Amino acid sequence: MELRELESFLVAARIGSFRGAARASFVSQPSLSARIKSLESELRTPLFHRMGRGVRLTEAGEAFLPYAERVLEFLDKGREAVRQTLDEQQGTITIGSARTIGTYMLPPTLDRFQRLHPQVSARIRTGRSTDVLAMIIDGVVDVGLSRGLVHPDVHSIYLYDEEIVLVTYPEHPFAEAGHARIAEVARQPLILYDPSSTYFLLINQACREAGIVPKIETTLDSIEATKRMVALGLGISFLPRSAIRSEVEMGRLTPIGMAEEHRVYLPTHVLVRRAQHYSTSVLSFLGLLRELHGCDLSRVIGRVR
Amino acid sequence: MELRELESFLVAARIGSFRGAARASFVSQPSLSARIKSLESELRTPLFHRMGRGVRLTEAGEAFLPYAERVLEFLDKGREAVRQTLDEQQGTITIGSARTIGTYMLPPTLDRFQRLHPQVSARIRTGRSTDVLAMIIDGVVDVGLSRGLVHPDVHSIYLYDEEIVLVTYPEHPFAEAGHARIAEVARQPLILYDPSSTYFLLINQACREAGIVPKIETTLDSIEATKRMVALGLGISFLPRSAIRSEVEMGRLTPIGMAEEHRVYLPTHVLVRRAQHYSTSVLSFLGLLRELHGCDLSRVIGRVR
DNA sequence: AGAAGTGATAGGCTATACCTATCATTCAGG
DNA sequence: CCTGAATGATAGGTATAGCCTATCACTTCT
Repeated sequence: MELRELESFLVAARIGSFRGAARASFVSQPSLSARIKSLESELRTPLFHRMGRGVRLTEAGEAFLPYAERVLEFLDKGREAVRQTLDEQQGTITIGSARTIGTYMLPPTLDRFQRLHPQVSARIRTGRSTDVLAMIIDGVVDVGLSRGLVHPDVHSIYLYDEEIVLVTYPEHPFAEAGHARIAEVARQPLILYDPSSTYFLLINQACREAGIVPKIETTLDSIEATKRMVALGLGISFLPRSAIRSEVEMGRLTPIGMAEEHRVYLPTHVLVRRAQHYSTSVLSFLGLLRELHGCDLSRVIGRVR
Repeated sequence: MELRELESFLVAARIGSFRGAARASFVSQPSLSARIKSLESELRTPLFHRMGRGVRLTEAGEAFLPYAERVLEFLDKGREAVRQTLDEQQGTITIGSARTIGTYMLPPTLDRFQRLHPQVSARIRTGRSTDVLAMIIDGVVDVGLSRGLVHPDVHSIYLYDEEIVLVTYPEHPFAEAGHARIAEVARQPLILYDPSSTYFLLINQACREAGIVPKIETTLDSIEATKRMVALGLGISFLPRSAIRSEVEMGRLTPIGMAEEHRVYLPTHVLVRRAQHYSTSVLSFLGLLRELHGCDLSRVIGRVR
């Protein structure tokens, strides 16, 4: 059975003549006759009564008609659904982001992106790095921003390192010295956020490497709350440099230098699900990230406009 | 767009690999690839992500999938509907009949038909001859039994003449003589049924031709009631011979002979809508009528089994 | 009776859909 | 780290399916 045949069947049924239907379909009358004939032989029954002047549906044809109509109708709807999907893809980008990144690095990046591509609307979903990976795999988000994670179906492209700096309140002894040794840190009460995050994991690992056991006083699930507690003098903390900029400028927090070997860096990656084709929005966003951080997209795509 | 392509799209989506889908569809892998490619180029977007190991639906493919499924689903339903129609046609015959015919000639004919074709169920609809014609044209009934009527879309095949006989009660003067002249009839009170029927029309016409004006005492809409009134001596009537057989045998009514030139005959025809193809049930029924009345079916169909 | 309309048929051409063989890539395992 | 087994893409060749033109057979209307 062929779609041409269904189409011709419908036209012929509507017009009531093969010749007329052929004219309307821009094919020759013998071609249209052949299509109907093929349909009839497949259904093993005539669909039209051929009288001298035109044709009329048989009972079988009458029964088949509504189904043929719906077949073509659904085909149209399918085409339309694909078209809509494309339009939507063109105009939307959904970004999954780890919270630290989403709060401090993403806003200015997104601002720049929106200025470059005002027609694209962006949706953000936040979570932990592992959540972001899950979102990518599920296809819930188009691109993810998180710590580096490996998965066979996901491209993970390194963007930059986020420095985790030791932070104190301005009146703290470390602040006056302007630097601290790792052994000293071990004696201070530490306030850290989100014990299940990559950030927490990395700091613990760094301490273990330095041979110290940190004195973790408090853990919270919010960076903002952590900053406030440090500013109030309840302890010191390790925080991403980008997260404390404004507080440092306002003199409410002081970053403390550490020896190079004890510095902790959180690598930031952009994740995309492995695929051949990306929407123009996604490609634009990746292109912007490359501009900003000089990352290597060659594994994902050959060239980005 | 081709149905083959939709089919292959669905199989590939389900199996998750072109090669596997090709195996399952008994085509070569390049053929299946080509079908998908053609579909994609028509929809102007890829439907699958090609990774090294197999394929995965794109967003567009995901959107298209349910529609492709329904297209093939409706195609199947259409095939099934046609099949059902055929089965039904095989097993059913719907007969439209003028009332006189339906009451007196049809029952024995139908009885014989049922004995010959016990698997066929028959449905009867009755009405006046013009109603029967309308039923045929509307396709409500397969065959019609009525007086002869002409219509360009309907075959009308002559079956036999129904004689309309003059009927009296046994004690009537005509009954003793055994015959009557037309002039005498004009003086008797007449009881006729259904003034809008062909029967009524023909009797009036016959009287006019004979130059008499009938004295129509009563008109009814039921043959049975007419017979009873005649039997009670309220008047005489003209009735189809087949309708009075049992009353004549029981001695309650007496048929009166008339001169040949004044006899009235109602021609009985079988009607079928002009078409190329008739269900086997209809053909069988027509065949039976030919057997019983020797009618000429050649205009309808070449040969009937 | 002829003209104008209908669908069916025959013959010839072309595009297309198929197959086999092969290549490029990815992934698993020694 | 390399090799083999899997994947999909490509190239080349062939058969056929679908199309068109020309014509026939038939009905209907003038």
